[in-house]
Amino acid sequence: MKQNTEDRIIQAALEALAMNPRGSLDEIAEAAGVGRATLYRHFESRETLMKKLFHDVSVKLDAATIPIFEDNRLTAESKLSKLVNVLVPFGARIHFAALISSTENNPELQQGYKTYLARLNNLCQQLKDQHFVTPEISTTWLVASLDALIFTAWKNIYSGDIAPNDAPELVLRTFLNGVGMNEKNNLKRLEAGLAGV
Amino acid sequence: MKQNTEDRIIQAALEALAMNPRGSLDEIAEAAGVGRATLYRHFESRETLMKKLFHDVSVKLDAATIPIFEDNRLTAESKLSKLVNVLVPFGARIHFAALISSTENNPELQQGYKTYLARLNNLCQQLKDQHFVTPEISTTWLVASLDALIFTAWKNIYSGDIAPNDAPELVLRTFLNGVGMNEKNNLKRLEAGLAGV
DNA sequence: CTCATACGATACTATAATGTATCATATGAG
DNA sequence: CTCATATGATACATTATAGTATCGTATGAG
Repeated sequence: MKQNTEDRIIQAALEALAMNPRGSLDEIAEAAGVGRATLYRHFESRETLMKKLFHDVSVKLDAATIPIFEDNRLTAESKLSKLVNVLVPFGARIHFAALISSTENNPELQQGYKTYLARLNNLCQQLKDQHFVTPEISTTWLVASLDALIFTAWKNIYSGDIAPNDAPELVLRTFLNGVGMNEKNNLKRLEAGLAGV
Repeated sequence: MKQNTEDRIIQAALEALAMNPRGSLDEIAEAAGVGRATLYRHFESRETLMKKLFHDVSVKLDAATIPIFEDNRLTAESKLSKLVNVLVPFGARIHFAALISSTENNPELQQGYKTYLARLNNLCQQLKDQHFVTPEISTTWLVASLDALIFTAWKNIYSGDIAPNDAPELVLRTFLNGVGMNEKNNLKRLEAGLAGV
């Protein structure tokens, strides 16, 4: 079936490129379980495949996140939580977009990812405005670290090191509360300790 | 001067490959500000360059971290703090090692990075044993998320988005305490809130 | 069954990257 | 100054990957 094969190729390409960005079309085809000729039947060039990958990322990302971003009944906090739950499975896609964004200079391609980042940026700003996250930390860092944790979670799911169902909570918890034992006020203790070393 | 040129090439290669893993030797040479011929005078093949890069990563990583890992006067907490301070500037190197580790299947090459990861793993285990970080979270996740935050910090320094001097504290704080406002007990509030949505 | 369609396999060409060889020039040590 | 050495530039050879063309075959719709 046509659509099915294209989807399989797209999915395999995203995963293969996330793991090895130098991957050739041969490797992608093999990962997708199709011949290289078939890959060319669906995507006329590597460039075309890349564009489709971007398009796929944009469309799926929009479909999954816009309903959350734009649901006015939700607080910023629940938006964050829902987003993380939705985004963790997107790991390969987001990573691909971020990776290629930095290497491609076709602005049109980057548009989808850029607007996603802008929405995420906006949400982080809201979290700060509503005193849900500390205002001392730059929004840039909030977005970057959240993004990094989400992708890390996906990688660990992918490699079988953490359970898919555990991942979103792990990301949220690490992002918001950190992994330290809160009672001890780790950071302050640490800074105090360092002064004497 | 010979050594100087090699160092410049190695540094440029690590940074160029971290940003664009598909980068050609042409691009690497240009980034290093040398001709491609000069690059070949110092490294007989791309493969050789890769091996040197790995070697460079291993040696510098060992030199920087072993004194910390093995200093018995330090508590696990101060080891963590010192490590982060030392590792953030290593961003490109660590990322390179992690990236290529997954694509190369030469076990010899990966050795240096593997032992570094093992030491980091060991430290995280100590942090758990000493109740400095929560025991509920798998050591795998601790290592992975710490690694991710360190690399993210480096990227943001590199792109000019955060100040080099701010980065280590930002990583430590995010890792240990998260970015949430602690007083509010974000995560519990969030879980409670979600049940009703 | 019959036929259209998608596919795998394979052999081929084109292109981009890797790798080699050579020459002229800059530069620093003696 | 003189010479050894490192370099840039360039032209060339080799190899890997991208991309094309064509074959026979499986499979599902009618």
